[in-house]
Amino acid sequence: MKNILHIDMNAFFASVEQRSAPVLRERPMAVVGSERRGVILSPSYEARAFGVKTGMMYHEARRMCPDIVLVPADSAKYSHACKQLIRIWERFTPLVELFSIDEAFLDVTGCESLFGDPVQIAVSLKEQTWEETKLTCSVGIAPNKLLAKLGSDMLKPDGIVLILPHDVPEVMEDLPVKDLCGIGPNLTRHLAAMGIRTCGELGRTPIDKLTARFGVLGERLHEMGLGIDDDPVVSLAEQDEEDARSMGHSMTLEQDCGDRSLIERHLLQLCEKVGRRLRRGGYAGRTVSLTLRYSDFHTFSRQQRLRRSVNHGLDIYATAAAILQGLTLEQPVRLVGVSVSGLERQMAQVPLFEDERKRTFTAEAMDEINDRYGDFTVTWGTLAARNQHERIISPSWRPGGDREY
DNA sequence: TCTGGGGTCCTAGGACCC
DNA sequence: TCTGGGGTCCTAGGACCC
Repeated sequence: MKNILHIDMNAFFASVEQRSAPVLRERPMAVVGSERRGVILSPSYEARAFGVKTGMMYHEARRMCPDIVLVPADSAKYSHACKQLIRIWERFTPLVELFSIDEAFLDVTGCESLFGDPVQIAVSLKEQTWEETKLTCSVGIAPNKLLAKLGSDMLKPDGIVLILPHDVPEVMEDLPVKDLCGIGPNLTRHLAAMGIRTCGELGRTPIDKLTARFGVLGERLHEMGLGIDDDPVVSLAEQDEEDARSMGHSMTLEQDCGDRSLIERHLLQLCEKVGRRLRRGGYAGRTVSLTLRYSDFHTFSRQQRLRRSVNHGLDIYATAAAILQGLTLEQPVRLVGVSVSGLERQMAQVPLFEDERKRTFTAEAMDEINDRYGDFTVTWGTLAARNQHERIISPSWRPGGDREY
């Protein structure tokens, strides 16, 4: 039997902001994505008391809580805080799996002789987290990840919930299926149509019936209903070795836009960001996907598989822009996205041909500068022409090649 | 002041080959 | 004298998570 902890940081982005700015403390506030359009990413507990929730639109939040303070997200701040937390978690076990920037699974099986039973571990972990970061978290303790995650959700904020194996049937019996991680609104609806509302009912439904309706997922659903989950905790070291499947960026435009040249400029900017991340991770990929979202929120994608892998912004852009040119825009565009999949690890090697070599080194030099001074300190001529990135230090800089963009 | 941005996995269907 | 079936690759889209 395993002992798995699920740590869920409470209102993470909001708490980090409150920690760094005393004026925000004990006030209803929320972290938001962009200034103009978007949704609430993380409301503080003071704001939640007014009914403000993640995903809510600004005007809705303002209506519920007129005094709410909206703070733009600062991802560097949150990833720094996340690294700080990882260091604390790793004191208890090397088996730490990062589930998202503010959640982790810890396998503490066999750590009892060093740190006490799982509840004692959760208590010391929470104490050390508070002392060193002034952040609180909820902890679920259970024999597997599914139940640990369920537990951390049951007592927020700042709770500890222990689910013992012999309690599982009772916990699951009346639990709504939607409370399980992996069962979203759609599955909930389909299950309800079959007369299945609780995990107890799900666990008693024959596998055949579930498989007939949901395919391979049926077996997994049956197990979930019973609280069974064999998925192991994958340590950070192992996660690093695992290859990413895709990397992409997207952005909602400040205003819906029907102007192709403007869309292309945003696209180039996104391709540069994707290329930079690919190179930093040592990846290149063979499939380029373009995603568009129209004014009415209809979202679709078109992709193209290439003969060779790419990881340079301009190569990604050449493909994405060609896809865009082949499309008829039926409505103004709300969101533009690009992603590269079919990833493979790149061997570090010096390219054979002079012009290719020049491009690789140029890109590396740009990466270094941008890593040090922030995104788009140095960028391609077309982007600089937009004249909206204040910190561009070399607006006339252009790649060595003779390609026109 | 209509609805963010980053991912993963799965499925269905067409093209193509043997 | 008219059309089976398996396998692979590729694209599009949907469901789910945070």
